[in-house]
Amino acid sequence: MSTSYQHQKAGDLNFLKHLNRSAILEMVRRVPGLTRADIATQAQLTKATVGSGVQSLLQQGWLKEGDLQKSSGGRPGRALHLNDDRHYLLGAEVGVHRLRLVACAPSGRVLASHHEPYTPSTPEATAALLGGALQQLISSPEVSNRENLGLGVALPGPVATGEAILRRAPNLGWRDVHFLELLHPHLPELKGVWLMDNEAKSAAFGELYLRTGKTPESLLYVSAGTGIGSGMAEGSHSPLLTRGVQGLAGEIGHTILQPGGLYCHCGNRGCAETLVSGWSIRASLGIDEKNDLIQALAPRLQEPDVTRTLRRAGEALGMLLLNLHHTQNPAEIVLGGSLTQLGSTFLEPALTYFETHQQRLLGTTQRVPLRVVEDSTFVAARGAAAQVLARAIHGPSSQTAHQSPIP
Amino acid sequence: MSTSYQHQKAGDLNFLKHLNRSAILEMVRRVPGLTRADIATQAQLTKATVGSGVQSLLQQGWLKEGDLQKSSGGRPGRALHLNDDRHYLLGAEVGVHRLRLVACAPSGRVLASHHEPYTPSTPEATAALLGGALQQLISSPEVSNRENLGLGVALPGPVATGEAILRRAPNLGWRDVHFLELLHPHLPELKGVWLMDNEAKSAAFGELYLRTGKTPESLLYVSAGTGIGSGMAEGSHSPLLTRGVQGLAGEIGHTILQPGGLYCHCGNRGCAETLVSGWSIRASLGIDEKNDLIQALAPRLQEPDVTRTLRRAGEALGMLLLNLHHTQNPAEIVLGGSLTQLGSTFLEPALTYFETHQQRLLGTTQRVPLRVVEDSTFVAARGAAAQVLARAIHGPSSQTAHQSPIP
DNA sequence: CCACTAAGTAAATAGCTCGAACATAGTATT
DNA sequence: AATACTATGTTCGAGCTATTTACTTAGTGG
Repeated sequence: MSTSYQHQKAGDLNFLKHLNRSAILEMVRRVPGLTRADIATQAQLTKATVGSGVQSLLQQGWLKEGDLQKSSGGRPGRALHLNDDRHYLLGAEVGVHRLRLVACAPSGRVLASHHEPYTPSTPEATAALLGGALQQLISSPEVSNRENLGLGVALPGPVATGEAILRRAPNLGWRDVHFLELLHPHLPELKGVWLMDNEAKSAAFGELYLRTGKTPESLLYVSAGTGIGSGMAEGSHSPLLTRGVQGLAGEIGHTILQPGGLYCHCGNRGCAETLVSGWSIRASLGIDEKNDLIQALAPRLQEPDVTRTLRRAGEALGMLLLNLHHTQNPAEIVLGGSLTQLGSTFLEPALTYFETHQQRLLGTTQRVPLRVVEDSTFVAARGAAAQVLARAIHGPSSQTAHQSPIP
Repeated sequence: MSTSYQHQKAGDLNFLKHLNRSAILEMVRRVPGLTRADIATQAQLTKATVGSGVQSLLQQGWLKEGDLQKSSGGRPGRALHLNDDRHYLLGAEVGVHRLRLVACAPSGRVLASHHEPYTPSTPEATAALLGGALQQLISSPEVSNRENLGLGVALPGPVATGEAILRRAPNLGWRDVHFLELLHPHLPELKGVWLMDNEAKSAAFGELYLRTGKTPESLLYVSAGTGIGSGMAEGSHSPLLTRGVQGLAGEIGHTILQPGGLYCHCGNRGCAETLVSGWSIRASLGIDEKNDLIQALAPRLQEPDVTRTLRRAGEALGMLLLNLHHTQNPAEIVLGGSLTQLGSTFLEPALTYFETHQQRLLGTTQRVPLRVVEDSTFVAARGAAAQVLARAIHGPSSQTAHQSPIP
């Protein structure tokens, strides 16, 4: 369904203005302290155009002026910065075991956050719960005097491009859920951009978009938790996410790593998730759903069967990372999710496998940097907030995320 | 290297004009017979803007007017068509065993083609050979009275984004080759767009871009030949190709399918290419490099060891397709390359595996269509020509492919 | 104190799209 | 056959945006 007509973007004259305004805003956001002259040379615009663009962004409260830079022989330019005090963004993640909420400044700085245990229930009940928690977050003093730009929700399952529907979340037991529509009644006065996306994709977006300075041209986020998923964000201006028609892109948990291996809940055999995932580790070590996996394993990390299981899972993750490197070839890989807290018993085999097998194809050229997020609690929620920001800056024309058709 | 500055596209006023012109041209190319009114409604432009845009495209010889359409109650609109007689595009592929050349009309129709056996030699000698063959093709009567728009070359190895360098072609024995620079002296008078890209990516681009009517939102091309590679093209206007930083995206031949399996020439074990590729089939059946694989196997298709080898290879391909489905989730998959000529002994296991395992994740919703190209001889070369066309239409601003900085 | 250089601003100019009125080509109606 | 009707395509002036050019401003170095 959705758009059978192909959206051919042809430009209104106003569109050009917005394009230039948002380009200026992006540049300052990415490189704080740029001057008007810097922008003019980099964006190939004239000083006059940049001047008027900056002026309107200053008036709207998106930018603010800073100090004079030191002169390079002539009049020194005035530094421009993102105005980080005027707006805020809401991001939320419905995880399999926790609800996580953040309110962010445009820079990505977390103003207020909250997380609480969660046991999967119906979409309706979850919406009510999340709605209440968000209401509380909104009323906190850190954000109450700011203007809200919208809300992004990250969910543990595929969300197809152009639709605000969670197709399937096996670990929640959900199917074809219009989550934003369920959530809206609980936050009736919240205006702005409303969007939802897959958890790993939101995280990937945020990790790339909220970085300042030199940014990699693409970034792959691998989320290793109860299930295992990934998201790839590409491009500097407003990164594009690869979603796939059904939103299945990045469902690496169900790629086959071991032909003829164990049966997966998806029905196939030897899926990556049967080797590396929260549920497969629980299954092979006999840890109940009710107990927290990390806490349950923490005192047992020296036991031989635990070590062996974690090492095997780690190696499988390393293989998975290598395969991703050869199919997506991101400029940077970020590894997050609750399993990263298992520590080196699990991570070391993964990293070692990846490092040693990675560069055999191209020789000893540059390596793909791999970063492990130490605390990934709010990464996805913050990423969803970042998607809201990108939407707010670039307007609904950008195909960055999926807005809900809220009436 | 290349661009350390992030190319922030901010719009010149002229840019807007070109944007609208090329959007109009794309729409007519995709849906032949559109009227000005159709364009106006679909592109959200006014009749006046479309009118002037069409007029200038008519004058430049890109479009031509057709018949009046039947009236729907009022004045009938005049059909517009791509002018297929004025321009032509050159595409070439350096394969491991053949050189393939085409000259295409803007519609993708092949005007003239040529292929000849090739034995890998130095880049310089290959450039000379290809240059000569192209010269001959250009002088053929079908194209000699048309205007050339440029040349695209498809190569069997990774080409990184933004660089016109073939990083590595294991099956040719090449490394870090600036092929366009080598080719240029042999075609000094050939102006227009010069670009090069990976063979599977060119093919993917062409298969998506040259289609008319309703087009899938993304397309994955899997090229199974001496090696095995893939390319993913996305988007309707001018499709984007996923390349990855080092151009390794789609190097699925070196994803690990069988941990601890056979050693691959890349140094790792159990790569997909050890299970399904021209060279692995040759190795396991003892067929010499000098003989054509397809011809050598044709009379032996009933032999048990051949059947078993091909069935195993087919199943591995099916697994690979499934993994691609779960990492890239394209709207359509096209399977090409010389191995498709091995027929059902090889293809059936692949298709069956893919069909039966595909839809376990989302239930019985829509299936991803998989098409096998019967004759894929010129698919990559034609795809490279398509990349040239896209470049010519959208201008160098589009990040569609990699132009060489020819002086 | 004065040239010099580069950043930012102001006013005039050029160019594109838009809106509204108008001409055009068929069809349905009388 | 003449006329009303409807939707397509065109023309022309208005509005808006980016550019050009000239000018002001803020530091540096002699």
